[in-house]
Amino acid sequence: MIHSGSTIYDIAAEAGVSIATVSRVLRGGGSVSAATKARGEAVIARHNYHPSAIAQGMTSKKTYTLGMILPKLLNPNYAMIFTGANDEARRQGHLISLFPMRGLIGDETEAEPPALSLANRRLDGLVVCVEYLPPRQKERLQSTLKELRQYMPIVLIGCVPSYFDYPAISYSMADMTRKTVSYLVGLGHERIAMIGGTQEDQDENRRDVGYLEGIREAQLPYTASYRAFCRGTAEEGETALEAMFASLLPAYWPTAIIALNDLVAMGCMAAARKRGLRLPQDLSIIGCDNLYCAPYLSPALTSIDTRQQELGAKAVRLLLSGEKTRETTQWEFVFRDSCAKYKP
Amino acid sequence: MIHSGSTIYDIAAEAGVSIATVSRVLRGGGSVSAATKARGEAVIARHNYHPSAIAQGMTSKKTYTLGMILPKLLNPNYAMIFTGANDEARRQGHLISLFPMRGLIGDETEAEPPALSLANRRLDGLVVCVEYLPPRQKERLQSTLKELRQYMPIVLIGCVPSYFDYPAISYSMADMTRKTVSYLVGLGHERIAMIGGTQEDQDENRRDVGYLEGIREAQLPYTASYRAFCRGTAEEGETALEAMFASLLPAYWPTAIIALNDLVAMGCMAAARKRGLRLPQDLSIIGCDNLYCAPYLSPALTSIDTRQQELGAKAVRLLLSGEKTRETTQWEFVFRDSCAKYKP
DNA sequence: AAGATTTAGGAAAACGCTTTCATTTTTATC
DNA sequence: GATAAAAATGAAAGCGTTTTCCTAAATCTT
Repeated sequence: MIHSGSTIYDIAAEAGVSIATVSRVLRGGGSVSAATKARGEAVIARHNYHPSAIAQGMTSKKTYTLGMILPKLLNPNYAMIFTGANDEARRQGHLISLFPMRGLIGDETEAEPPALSLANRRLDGLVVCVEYLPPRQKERLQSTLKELRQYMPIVLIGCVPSYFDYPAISYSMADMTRKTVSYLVGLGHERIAMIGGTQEDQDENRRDVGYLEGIREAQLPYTASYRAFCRGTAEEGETALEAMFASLLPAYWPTAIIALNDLVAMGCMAAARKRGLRLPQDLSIIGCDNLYCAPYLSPALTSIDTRQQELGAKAVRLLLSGEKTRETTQWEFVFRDSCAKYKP
Repeated sequence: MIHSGSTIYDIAAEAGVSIATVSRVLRGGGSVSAATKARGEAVIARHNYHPSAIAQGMTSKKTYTLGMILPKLLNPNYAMIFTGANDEARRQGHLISLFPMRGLIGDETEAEPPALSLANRRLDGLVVCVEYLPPRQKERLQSTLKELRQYMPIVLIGCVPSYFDYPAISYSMADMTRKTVSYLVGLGHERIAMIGGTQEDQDENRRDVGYLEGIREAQLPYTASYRAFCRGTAEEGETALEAMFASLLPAYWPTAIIALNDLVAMGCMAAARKRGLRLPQDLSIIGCDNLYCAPYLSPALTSIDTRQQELGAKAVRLLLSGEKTRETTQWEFVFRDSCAKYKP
């Protein structure tokens, strides 16, 4: 076996041709006689030669590498997005590199965002998920993106606020939540609580906007105690619902919970059980994201399939197509056992 | 704002120095007068100039990019490994790119492994997780790795068979399973089933090796019906246990299950419930990996914490250190409610 | 103040490819 | 068989850095 450091010069020398010809053999362009081509290919195979993508990048100005920035991979939901994006990227001959949001805009506690190590990577594009960010972090993200967009095209995904002026694949969170309220109202619920994301955002496409619309449409009295906020982990969901229980007389406890996501819904289940509530008779819970574990909880969790894998794939397609459109994705309810008719 | 395509020549021209000096300012090497340095830095800042990592790679022969190959990201377990690896890599100034195993060695159904798109990337290293592979796939992986190792250092992680001759961070699956059997025996169980990974592997560090040792130590009769194999999803776990129930008279049903991982354990829970078994009174189940959802299942799942995040970080450290050692990681039981004393 | 050091900074090569342009060889045309 | 057109190939420039080598300027010796 010949050592791996072969360059195009080694191949050219051994095949008795110029490097230009080797390059032509490699990429199939130009015109090469059948004999030369065969000889070149033989030498390439013998050396097990792979042209350096980074040298190729020097001339082509392409790296065939995309970046993806997600809040946190530990929510399996994001793993789905990444999987979808990764498959599509590879189908189109690209690598995709994952970065945590934290690495890009730093922690909430940090005074300064971290040094940007992305601008120098000359990525062919960047997919950024803008969810779960408190306002201050969103501002940081905005200025960071503004800088990065000079270097590479950017596509945003998730529940994208309208004031982000980028091509995007978004879902209509407000609409989704409004319809969720209707669904629960249809089951007879009148005390419907929501545990949503950060509240101070100015955009219209928020969970709580849809929630309020739904409550108003159903002509239910609006109670601020039925809205809680958290950042999307099971622990936080548990804490949030515990706090809600603690702050209300049992007669006023909600009979249905709309959870930010399935993790939060899991936390809510735990909190409800601690209070001795029967699920779903005493409390209906609906999650969001339809995690793989949702059907295995007891009761099996009713959720919303936001088609995250498809979302990831779409984002990559949009990015590589170069179009500047903003698209809204579909979603659908996945009915299981955690939501029941309310019987007073 | 000056456009983003600035090169070192633009900076040099505007600062009235040579590109060599700009380079020195950038990397802090050589000697540059304070005045020149200040001037250079000002121009760099004004242009918002970031040297191209790929051009740097041309000379330095380093890409500061690592690759990581995992079976499937959808098991949150692997998301943990990636997170740990990613954090450590960034701490050491590297990017890390994730690839699915499928992209490397193809599907079981494919006749040929896919074209290798990694060799030409000149990564600084590669972390490969070798779990959940049927024998034929393992062979493929071996030859693929043999080729790749000419280009970059490789570290293996997971339950690494001893016939893989690479630096590795491994856990001792056999030992773990043997102790799991002991634990269940200690609870009074005598019919202990195991749902493990692929069976035809020759290595000694396998779940079923440990399982058999444990059974033998406890002087329990060995029954082949108590061993099932699957590839690690909840659905497969459910199917496997259903099949086991179907093949045995109820009096011989196992009273305890050792599941390959928490997903499989979830599937087993579902299968048990379908048969009307009470958990954990009628059937104890222990998982592995301690997924975030384990405490939220009912009963809360007893599992094994294999410290995956740490595993990922360790792998990166080993890779970047250049050492060739093979290390074994720690693990520990996480006792919850899914395993109970057996009362006949 | 003259020589010896040290410091500062420029010129140019090198990294491994792609691509354009020019030249040579082959093939087609009459 | 001479000429035109097409095909095959090589030379060289260029991509954006780093780094070595060298010269010029500044500083230190005595």
